[in-house]
Amino acid sequence: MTVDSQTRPMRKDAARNRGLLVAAARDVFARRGLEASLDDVARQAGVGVGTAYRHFGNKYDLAAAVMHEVIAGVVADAERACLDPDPWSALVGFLEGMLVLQTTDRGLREVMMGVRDPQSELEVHDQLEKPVSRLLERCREAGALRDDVVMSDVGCVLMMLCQVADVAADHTPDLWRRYLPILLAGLTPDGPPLVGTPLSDEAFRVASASYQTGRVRGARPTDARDRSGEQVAQ
Amino acid sequence: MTVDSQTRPMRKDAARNRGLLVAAARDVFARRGLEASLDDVARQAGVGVGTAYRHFGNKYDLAAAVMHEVIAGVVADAERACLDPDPWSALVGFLEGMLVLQTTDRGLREVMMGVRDPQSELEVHDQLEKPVSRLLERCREAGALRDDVVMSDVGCVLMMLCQVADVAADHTPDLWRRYLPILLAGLTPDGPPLVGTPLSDEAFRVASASYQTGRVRGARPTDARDRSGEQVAQ
Amino acid sequence: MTVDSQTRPMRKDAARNRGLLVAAARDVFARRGLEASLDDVARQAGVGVGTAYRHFGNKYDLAAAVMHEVIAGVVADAERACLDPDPWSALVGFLEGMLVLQTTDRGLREVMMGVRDPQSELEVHDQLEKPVSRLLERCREAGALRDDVVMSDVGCVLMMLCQVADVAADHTPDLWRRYLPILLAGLTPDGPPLVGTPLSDEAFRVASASYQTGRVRGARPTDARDRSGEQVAQ
Amino acid sequence: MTVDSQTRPMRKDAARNRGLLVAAARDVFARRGLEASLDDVARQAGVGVGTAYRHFGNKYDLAAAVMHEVIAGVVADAERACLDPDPWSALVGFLEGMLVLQTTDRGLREVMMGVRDPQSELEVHDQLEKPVSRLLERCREAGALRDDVVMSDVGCVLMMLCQVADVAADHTPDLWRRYLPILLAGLTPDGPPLVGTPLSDEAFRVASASYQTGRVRGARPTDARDRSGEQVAQ
DNA sequence: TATGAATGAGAGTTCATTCAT
DNA sequence: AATGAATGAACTCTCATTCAT
Repeated sequence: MTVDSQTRPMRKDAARNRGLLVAAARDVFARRGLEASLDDVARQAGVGVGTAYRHFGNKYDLAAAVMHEVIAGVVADAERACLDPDPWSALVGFLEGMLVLQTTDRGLREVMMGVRDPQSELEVHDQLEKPVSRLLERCREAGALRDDVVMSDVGCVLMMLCQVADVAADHTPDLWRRYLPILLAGLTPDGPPLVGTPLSDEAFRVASASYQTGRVRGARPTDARDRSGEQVAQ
Repeated sequence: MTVDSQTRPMRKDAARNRGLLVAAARDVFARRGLEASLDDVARQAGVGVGTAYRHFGNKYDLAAAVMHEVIAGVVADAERACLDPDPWSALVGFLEGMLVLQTTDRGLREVMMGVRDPQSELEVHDQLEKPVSRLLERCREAGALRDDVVMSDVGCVLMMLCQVADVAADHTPDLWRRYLPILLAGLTPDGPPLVGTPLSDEAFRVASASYQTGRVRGARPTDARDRSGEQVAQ
Repeated sequence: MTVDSQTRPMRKDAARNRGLLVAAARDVFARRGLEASLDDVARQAGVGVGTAYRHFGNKYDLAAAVMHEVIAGVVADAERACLDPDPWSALVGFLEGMLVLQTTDRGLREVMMGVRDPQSELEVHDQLEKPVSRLLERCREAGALRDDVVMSDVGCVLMMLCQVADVAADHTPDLWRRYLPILLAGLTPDGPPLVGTPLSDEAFRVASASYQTGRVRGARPTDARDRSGEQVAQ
Repeated sequence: MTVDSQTRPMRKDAARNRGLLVAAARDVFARRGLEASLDDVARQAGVGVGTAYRHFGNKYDLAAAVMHEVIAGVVADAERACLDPDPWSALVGFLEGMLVLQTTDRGLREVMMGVRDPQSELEVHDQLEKPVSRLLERCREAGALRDDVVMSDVGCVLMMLCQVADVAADHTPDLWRRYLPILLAGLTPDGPPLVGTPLSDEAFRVASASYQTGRVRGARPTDARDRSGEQVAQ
């Protein structure tokens, strides 16, 4: 109530709450996906739901803010990559970094694979555009990248691998590494052999099966069970 | 659960309703994804919800039944492909056919990209396994496919492209054609150039934006908009 | 689940609504039994259903809360009865009081005659145990009660009369008074000896608990599980 | 279709189905109580639900029919009891027999403890009235029964013990034996006088009838009627 | 400004009862 | 007369979002 209202009232608290919320959301979404309730996020953040709405307007905006945080790091990575003397390996490293990130974060995958809000998408895009296109440009100059490759192609490559990572998350989280070379080769003239073991057919079934759990929401009374402590086994 | 087709031939009207239900489900799920409610499906089919439950037991089983129908066609395609004198173009044609199918069907994409129920998934898998692996075998014999390619690789390729198709569904539904050659090349030694136009940056934003519509479930405003004509105001 | 009364004193409006809810539940359950829907209770309380669920988690918990309120009074009665110089008339008065209460409250009868949730049942039991067993002890000392009478016998007596009250509720609400003397006589030294083993206190809890299973219908997702194994082929 | 339609067409089949239904209902209700669905009963009987409705009109009537069957046996018992040279032990034996019956039959207990349909109740009453009142009369003549004991008192005694049996069903099914002597003692000249008016026979019918209202859940019309006056405008 | 209680529109699912076959 | 498919109201419970405190 009575704060020194001279400077900028509450700013510090507000910023702190915002941070707590984003951090909590990142954790909760990472574990349970975007379907987690905002109540849970707020609880974990130690603030009221109302606060979440004051800061983010709706659930998706919060997810976007999480994205924003991640993007900040990713942009830094991209900028660092620009300094690498070998732009191609820098690009590859950048992609790998993002995929590793996504591998452990279900919510991030969901956001990455389908952002809804144009605004936040723009933001992401704008922020990444400069460093990434510079990276691509440098690759092209180095003769490592074909001329017809555009930025969104890189985005699509990422999405595709992300989809693989998502499906295989629980059983073969690194499966994307099997397909990355192929896609990269598609951006250059070379075609490398497939490495690593593929999902066995059995694993594929199980992966596919367990994957969607909780995503086709409401499909089963699973919901409740699903939520309690994230159970696995049976 | 699903009506037993062995013991008895099923009454004519029941069969008709079942057909109506599957057709409606296919349409509704195609447009709005699996999150559409069974009430909506039943309404569109012109039957009561109870009827849906009599035939399918639960929402997911209905989705599986829809899938089943589609798979029947797909399996037929795969078997036809086996007869093609050129196995490689047969494989490519098969993949293209599936993607065309998925391009227009959001629900199918969702099911394809992550089926939840092991049972139906197995069914799909089992049904597809024989014709597809035969196709792969023939490709290998023809020297068109690398030895380390297994069936699940084909599944992953499909998934990846499906993800692209999903994101671009509303604006550049054929975007997957841009990446199919790359992935195919990854299954052979050759690396072809990228063809077609990529998503423009603008298109990418909008596509990404509209994509998720209704997927981040509970995103009410979206739902409502999506359901236009359903509203009741307040 | 039930609002935590330790950490914080609960907001004023919340407390008010909780009170309204319990009052409404008591009234609705009293008139229509536990099968009345939570929607109806909420409507009568003048709050949304969601509020009911915020406070009670599920229908049965609400019933338990209502019970809790009643029990508080009953426990007070029991304690007051302990102070009566004439323990026997105190016991009789206590029983009469409980029956009068139950005569006008169908829901209470249902809860009394078969509580389903072990937890709340325990609570009731625990709370009543001390004052009532003290009352019995004093009766025994006064030579008014046989030695082989245990607490659960009193509970059974209550239940039996409650059943009579239940059946006669609308037409002869006091019918239980006709049989109370008989049962009381059975507890005095003049009565016939009690044969067989009574319900142990533990058994009493479990019996009461498991008894109701599936009766307060819809109260839990028990339903489905309950039915499994019942299906006769197809 | 083509049966010999000379004698009485279908009569045999109909009777057989009726029998199957009652038997199935008895078994299903015995195990799961009256809340079991008619579909389950019909399935177990091996007939369609429609057939059940043709024969019984509604779920409750079927329960009543089950009762009827039981009553037939009980009446026989009662009549046999009348022949016993020792009327008192005959009465006791009769009560014990009924309780043993109820101990293993949850549905029967539910029906016994609250019959809803006046019509069937009447039937029961009428059938039992003669033999039981004769039995009571003989006991009175033998000086074993007090003068103020009426038939409904015996019914109430039965109900009370039935309630005990119900609660203790899973753990101490014979618990009622503990209280039977007490209640019997209450009917002998040694017991305390019965106070108040018993249920008149008429009242007994009506009480029993209205009691169950809304308990055999799903009895739709009742529900609706019951709810009127609940609405709080909007 | 922060809080968290309140809201209420759904969602999935069940089942007594009706009615076309 | 029998069948069992169809119906749809009712029920419990969830959760994004709003709003009084």
